[in-house]
Amino acid sequence: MPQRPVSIADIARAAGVSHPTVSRALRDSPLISADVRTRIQILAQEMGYTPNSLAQSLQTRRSHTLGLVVTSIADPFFTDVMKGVEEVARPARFSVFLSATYNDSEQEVAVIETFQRRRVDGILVASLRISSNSEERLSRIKVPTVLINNEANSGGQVLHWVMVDDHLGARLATEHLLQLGHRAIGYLGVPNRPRSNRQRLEGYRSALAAVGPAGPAGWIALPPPPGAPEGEGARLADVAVGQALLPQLLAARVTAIFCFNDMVAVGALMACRARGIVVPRDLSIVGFDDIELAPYMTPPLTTVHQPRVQLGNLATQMLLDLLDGYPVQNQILLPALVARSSTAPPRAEFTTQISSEEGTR
Amino acid sequence: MPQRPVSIADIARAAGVSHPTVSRALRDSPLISADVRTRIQILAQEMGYTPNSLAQSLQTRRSHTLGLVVTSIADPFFTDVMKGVEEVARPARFSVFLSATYNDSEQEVAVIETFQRRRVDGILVASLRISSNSEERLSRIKVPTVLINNEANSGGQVLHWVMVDDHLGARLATEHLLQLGHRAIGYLGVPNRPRSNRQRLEGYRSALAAVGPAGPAGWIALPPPPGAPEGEGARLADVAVGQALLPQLLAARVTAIFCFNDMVAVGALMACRARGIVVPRDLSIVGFDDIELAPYMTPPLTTVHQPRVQLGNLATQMLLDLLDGYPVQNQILLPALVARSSTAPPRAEFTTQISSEEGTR
DNA sequence: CTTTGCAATGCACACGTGTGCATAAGGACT
DNA sequence: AGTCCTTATGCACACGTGTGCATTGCAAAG
Repeated sequence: MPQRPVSIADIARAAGVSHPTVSRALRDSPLISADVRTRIQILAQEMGYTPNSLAQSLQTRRSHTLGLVVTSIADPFFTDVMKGVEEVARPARFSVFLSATYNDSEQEVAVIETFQRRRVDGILVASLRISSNSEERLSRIKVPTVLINNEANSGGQVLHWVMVDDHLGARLATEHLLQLGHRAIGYLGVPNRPRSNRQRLEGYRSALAAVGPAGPAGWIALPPPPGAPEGEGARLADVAVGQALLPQLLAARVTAIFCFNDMVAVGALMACRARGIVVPRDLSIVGFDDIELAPYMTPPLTTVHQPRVQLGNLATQMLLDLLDGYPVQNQILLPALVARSSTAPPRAEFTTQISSEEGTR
Repeated sequence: MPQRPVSIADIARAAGVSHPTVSRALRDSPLISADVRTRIQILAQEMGYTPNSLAQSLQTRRSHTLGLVVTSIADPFFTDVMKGVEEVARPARFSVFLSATYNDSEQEVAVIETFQRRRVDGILVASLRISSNSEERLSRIKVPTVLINNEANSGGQVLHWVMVDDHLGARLATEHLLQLGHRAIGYLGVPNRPRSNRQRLEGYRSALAAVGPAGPAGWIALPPPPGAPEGEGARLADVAVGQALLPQLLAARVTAIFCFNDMVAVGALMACRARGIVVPRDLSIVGFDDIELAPYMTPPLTTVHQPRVQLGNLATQMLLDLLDGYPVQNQILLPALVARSSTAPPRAEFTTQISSEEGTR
């Protein structure tokens, strides 16, 4: 009853030839005479033939398939990356399997195993953190892999990566604040993305170090690391982190804050509004990511733009190059500061206050 | 050199049995004696065997694969749907192919054909509009398909759907404004999503009709339909639409506006701020979608929540049921109003003005 | 007219897995 | 001891496609 789709064997029967002839004719092989070739192609068209890629892949050992691992599907950061991946994969006639891990290392290995079963030609990993367990696994299965915003500790031949320069981004943000005249600049970080948080914190520190001695410890606000993998509500939690930690920085008398990302910045903005603090008059705030709605916040958010789509483009292109046997180089993309209206020079009273403070040290 | 992965034949050789025995042993067939079974399973483990799903699918004619078509990958609406899809597909051990069409009907048929080649077991279509061309194609290839927020015109046996009740959502929004005392309520629509725009417009109209005669034509602002498929910048364009059309509604002296979606509402908010109009004191604004950042806008946006993730869940569950041969029913999900701070009773002066206006007619 | 060469096609096998059926071995029963 | 049944395994084939090699037919060259 569920009539099987037509195969090349069916076409062969109808055309009175053997199935290899059909196979070759459809692939435009010069071995087949021109008239037979076109006759078969027309016949295939008429019979509604659709090649079975499963069988093709089995034979050719090429599935023309990519596996994409992301931490969370709903997160705008990853969706932009996904978009970048699809943009490149599609024209190259590659299909892509999508899977999320939600920062659960068990799911991580499960996803990798699934991709391995499906015989994907390559794997893209856009995961916040990647367990050493699955990194080891990845390098063992010998499937070309490109990590996105995640450097490989091992497996140099198999694991490649492309990432955005977090350190530079943080420096740009901090230098922007310095240039506006701020000297008491706080950092508002997150607990659950250790790598990028560390990089951004270091970038912030190095920018500050260029103009003077280190500030008090109170200028750096970090929530305690969580226990279980939370994954899911991470982004929402980011807003809460910003809201929760703002008072701490205010108490340290900073005049500007560099936030780990835009969602944290949004949380900080909310907390400011709740306390009647006017941004940027009383306090300057810089985010990171340049989310779609950043221009539409109140005030429009100054932030560091990450080339997310480009990240996906590049990673996928690297992967395709690897599959074609070309040598590839790991890449670092440059972020850019986007100055909007959440930053301004510090208020006069604050400035004097700070400079006097500085004088006492 | 690129050593082939181990197959059941390899295991069979190592164990001194035939490959069907290995196949059965790994599938826990009762035909195989317990000791041989465990011996083979252990051996498979040791040899690092990973089944080849391509070969399995070829044989069983089940790829355990779903195809997901979306209009745009970066759009938060679709990403939430995608998340819902993945949530259900994964535990059922289905992998999902992701593809975007960007509202291009050529890409649409290309995507469908790719899925057909890959022998996906089912297809999910979350597309803004779906060309009758590809709808016909979908119903012809007999692959179980579920449309998301898109009703099928044809192919009753093959095409099923699940959607959110746009009409109801619009009515809820409009009734909320009516209840606050507004009578001059505008609608701010979009040109490029004909179906949902029409539904929401009708819902808005029916709510108004329940309390009096139709308002002036000026209360309804619709940009002219675009020419080419734009897809890509649609969301950004939504903000621009809101900004561009607000003056028109202000000129019509409305005291409240129901916007097609939250991005349009954001545009309207921006335009208000630019003109010194204070929301909700001078004007109430309601959106649609309840995007993640809606609570963090200034003011926090009153909007209609769409159960996007649930939409994906449900559609996928329907598809899996179809694959298992169960009968399924098309579903309509209910939206819900989320009252925040962008709506309030109209200002006294406005109210009197309107009632006098009403009196003159 | 035979030989050589080339063009076009078919044969056989491979890819890795699943399954109906035959077969072999062994035990229980008459 | 022979028959029958059960249990465990192997054989053969199927899924749909691609490809090396042999084969066929035909024309050109000797």
